[in-house]
Amino acid sequence: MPELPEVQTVVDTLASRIVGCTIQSVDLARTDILTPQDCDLCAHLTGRRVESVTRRAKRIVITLDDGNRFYVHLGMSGRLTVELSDAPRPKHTHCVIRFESSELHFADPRRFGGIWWLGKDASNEEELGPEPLTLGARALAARLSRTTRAIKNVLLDQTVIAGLGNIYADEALFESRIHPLRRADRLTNDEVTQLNRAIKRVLRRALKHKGSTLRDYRDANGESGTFQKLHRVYDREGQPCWRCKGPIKRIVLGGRSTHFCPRCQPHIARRMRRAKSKLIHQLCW
DNA sequence: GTCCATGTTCTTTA
DNA sequence: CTAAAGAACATGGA
Repeated sequence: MPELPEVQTVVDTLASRIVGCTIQSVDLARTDILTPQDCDLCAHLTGRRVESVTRRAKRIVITLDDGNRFYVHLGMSGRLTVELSDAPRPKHTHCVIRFESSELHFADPRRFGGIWWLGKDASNEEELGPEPLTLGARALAARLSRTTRAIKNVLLDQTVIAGLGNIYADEALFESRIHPLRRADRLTNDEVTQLNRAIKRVLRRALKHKGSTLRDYRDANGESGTFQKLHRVYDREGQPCWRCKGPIKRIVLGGRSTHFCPRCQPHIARRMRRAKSKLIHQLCW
């Protein structure tokens, strides 16, 4: 569920409430959400103070006062919320970190998320691509030029650009008027520049509205985001396009729903190929 | 019962 | 090697 804007909103709301707090105890209700499995999280955390809460891609990175770090990934349905001491623990609350006068709850029904212990290891992110908000158009162009895959699939590839998910990939392509099936290496320099701007614009707008809540997403205070009301294409199949009023189309790409406006995001090469084969068909028959 | 879902990773197939 | 497609993970809502 959570993409960059949602994760950043959790980080912001979390940091203001737990930085400086000392961990009293840790309850790990199920160990299968922890990587590596054999790590003694309780021993590592108890007595430590939270130094900082930051974001890298879709990961929430927590640094302790002894320099050790771990990160939480929310997967599809994860929540990281700050609750009062001894608050009830709803179903699927897998880990509770207790502070002096509050506690941090990690809940995740689908369990695609989890907690990863990093220790003092500086790496563990060499497989992640650059951050979209600070990525330059030239750097993006260089990365896109190395693959023939459809641009929508490439935007979801965290090793190419890290932090976008299904919602914001669709929204950024609409914003830059690029068809999701266009080959990444065939975008013009101008199109990549537009796409790069669109990505930043969409992410900033979503951040301003504290992310999109489709179902499970909440920030650390339990508040929903509101950006879902401003989606231009995502989950709007058949509804009128914001720009041209034509119907939004939905296709499946890489097993994921992809939403776009066929009129505002034309696929020129594809259209020409179609016209050509139609012409050949007419001439031959 | 069916299908679908904001993510990631692995396997199979071409 | 590249890539697409499918399945897997687990749960709940429509």
